[in-house]
Amino acid sequence: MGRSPCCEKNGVKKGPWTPEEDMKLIQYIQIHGPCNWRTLPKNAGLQRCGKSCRLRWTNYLRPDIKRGRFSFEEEETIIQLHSVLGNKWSAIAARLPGRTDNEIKNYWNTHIRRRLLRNGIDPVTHALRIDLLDLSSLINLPQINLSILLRLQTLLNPEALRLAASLRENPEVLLAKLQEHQLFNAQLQNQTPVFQTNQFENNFDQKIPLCNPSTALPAANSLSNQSHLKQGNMGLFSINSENLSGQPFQDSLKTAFESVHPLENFNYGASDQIKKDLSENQSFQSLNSGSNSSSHNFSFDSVLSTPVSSPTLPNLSSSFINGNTEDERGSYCTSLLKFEIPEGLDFDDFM
DNA sequence: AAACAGTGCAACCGCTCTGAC
DNA sequence: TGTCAGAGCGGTTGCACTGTT
Repeated sequence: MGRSPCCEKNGVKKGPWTPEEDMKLIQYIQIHGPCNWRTLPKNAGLQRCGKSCRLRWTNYLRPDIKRGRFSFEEEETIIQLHSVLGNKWSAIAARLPGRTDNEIKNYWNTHIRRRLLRNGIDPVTHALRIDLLDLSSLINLPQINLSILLRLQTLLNPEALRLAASLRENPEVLLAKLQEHQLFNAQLQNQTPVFQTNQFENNFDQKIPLCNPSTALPAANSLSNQSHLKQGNMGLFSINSENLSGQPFQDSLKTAFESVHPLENFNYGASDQIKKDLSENQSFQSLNSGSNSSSHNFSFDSVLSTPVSSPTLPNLSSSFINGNTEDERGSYCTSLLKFEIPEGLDFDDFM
């Protein structure tokens, strides 16, 4: 049987609404309120179906609708809420006064999603994805010339990328290992909100960023004894202690990480096991303790782990995507590699 | 100046879910 | 328990506008 159609197809107008139709709808709702959409068109003298009237009212004619361009704050809110709520546009819209779910959805699909992809962030997981990053956009950066960029590729560990992809396709392996390690329970007390096991089960894909070392590393250790995975593998970046032991480069890394993750907002959740694993790595020890000239309160805990709970994930994408200017918004992700290269630095010393 | 491609957005479609009856 | 209306969602379409060739 099924449900009867919401409107008769014959004689029902479609397409853009005219000002006259808008006026009829507004006047009717002002008198009777937005109720019984099925009978509303007939009573209001409209050749529209009830659903069309409802959508026109909720998405355009409602008096509390805010028109115009999304503000900086609104955009950031959308990104953060999306990382928590996913494609629940109505839930997002409920937290953005004056904006409709349809408007937010359109804005996401036409602006934010495209920008995230262009800058190497997965719009579903909000995780940094080097494989999505449009590296060509980096070439024009004044801070990075092509030769430096080409050398940076030695930092990208294709095996780590493959591992991440493998974990992504076999989440049960990671889940089992996480439970075994009690990774996100006791150690994360007094830190950022802890995600629950059922978050993995229900929506694993949205909760595990590919480049999250605190999740990838223990699973990696369980899957393999490959030494390079224990040697300070930061998810996507494999740092060679010999390459990066130079003081200027350490400072540059600190600057870069601090610019991405302000310390006051960064609560780190690495387990003791992870910290132990990583502290055994010479390069990390070097990086953590090597700077005696820096005034930054730089703890390597901040590099070991990005927060694992979803509310912290937007820190990555939203802090990247939003700049003070329109141009900066479009280049947020490139800031990740916007190390301040000291003048006179000879990269051959590090590569 | 005209043709074309790209972009943004309102609106629609088909479907599912939820709650009331 | 089944039906119905409303709401919500993902995907898509159509059109106006803008930039490029």
